[in-house]
Amino acid sequence: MATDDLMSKVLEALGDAQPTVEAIHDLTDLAEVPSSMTIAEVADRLALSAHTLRYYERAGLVTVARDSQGHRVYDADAVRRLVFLTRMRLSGMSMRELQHYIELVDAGERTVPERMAMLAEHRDTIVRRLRELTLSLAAVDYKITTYGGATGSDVERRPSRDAAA
Amino acid sequence: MATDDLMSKVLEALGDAQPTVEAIHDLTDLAEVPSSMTIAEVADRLALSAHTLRYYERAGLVTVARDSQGHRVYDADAVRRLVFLTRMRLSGMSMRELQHYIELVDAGERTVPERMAMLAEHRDTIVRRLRELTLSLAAVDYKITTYGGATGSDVERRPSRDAAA
DNA sequence: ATTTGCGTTAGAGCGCGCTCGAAGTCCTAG
DNA sequence: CTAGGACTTCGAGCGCGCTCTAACGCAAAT
Repeated sequence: MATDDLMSKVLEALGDAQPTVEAIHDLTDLAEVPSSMTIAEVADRLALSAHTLRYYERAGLVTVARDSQGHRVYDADAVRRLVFLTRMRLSGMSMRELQHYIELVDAGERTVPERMAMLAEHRDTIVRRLRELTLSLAAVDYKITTYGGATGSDVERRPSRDAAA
Repeated sequence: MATDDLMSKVLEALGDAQPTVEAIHDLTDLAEVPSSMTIAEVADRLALSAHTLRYYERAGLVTVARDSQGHRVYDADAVRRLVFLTRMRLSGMSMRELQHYIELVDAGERTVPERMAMLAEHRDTIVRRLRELTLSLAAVDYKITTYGGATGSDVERRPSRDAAA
């Protein structure tokens, strides 16, 4: 995924600090967004390719104005929306869902409840995924610490030749 | 992913307990594995499709014997390996990496160091992913709690009509 | 005897999310 | 005047991980 790098960047910036609401706020919204940017600048800032930005636009996720030469001009709103989109993609929301979400946004205030519902559901998805990963981490740790040890690995526990993984 | 369901199952079984090494151990390895199973039984047990099991076999991830009728017979080792594979897939290891890992396993004991290195690297990947998701969770929570509030959402903070996501 | 059901194979197809290529336009620097 | 470079559009292509189809085999149940 092209969006993978963004988070690495963000996490680097964060250091070992706990990711708090404030941190998020600082890292995305409060970072001053120039009032207009070229596609290259946006691509650079969000750590995704110009190709991907055009793709998102084609997918209807964001609308971008053109200058006199037909080149894209990203305004602050567009950039902020892209920050949001990138974050949602990265946390596992599908293009399809995002398209739906954006349709809701474009449909106006009255869709706020449905948007909230989507966010809440996505939140659940993230939490579930966190639990899965935590479990997998424990499993991998277990395998690492016991590999070749007296009791065998969790996958091959019998006296153990190389029968299993 | 076909493997997604397995973890749901496991997590359900876990309830709210912290996923510990012991829990993992109980849930996978110690659960008694019949000495032989049909493809349907294995599929059911691992919550993936028979199609996927055949696919994994074709991919060289596991070797499965046949009975007199040419039907697959999964022995305990095969099942344990599949448990391992499923867990790795679920935590984000690619088919390609798993193929390499299995090659190493089949190459014998002397590849243990390289296997350990792979596991350690994968461990890092999981940890990174956990941090990403934790950050995303905070962002989504922030957006949920501030949606439409006095200060605007993190994506549209100005007095806010529906300009941004 | 035939239907039902579970399995087999080889290979095609699919959904996703990009990613890239071709061909063209426009501006700037040398 | 020309070359380079950044951009444009449109559409094709790709890597991944399945997922499914077709045609078939075998065996127990009706």
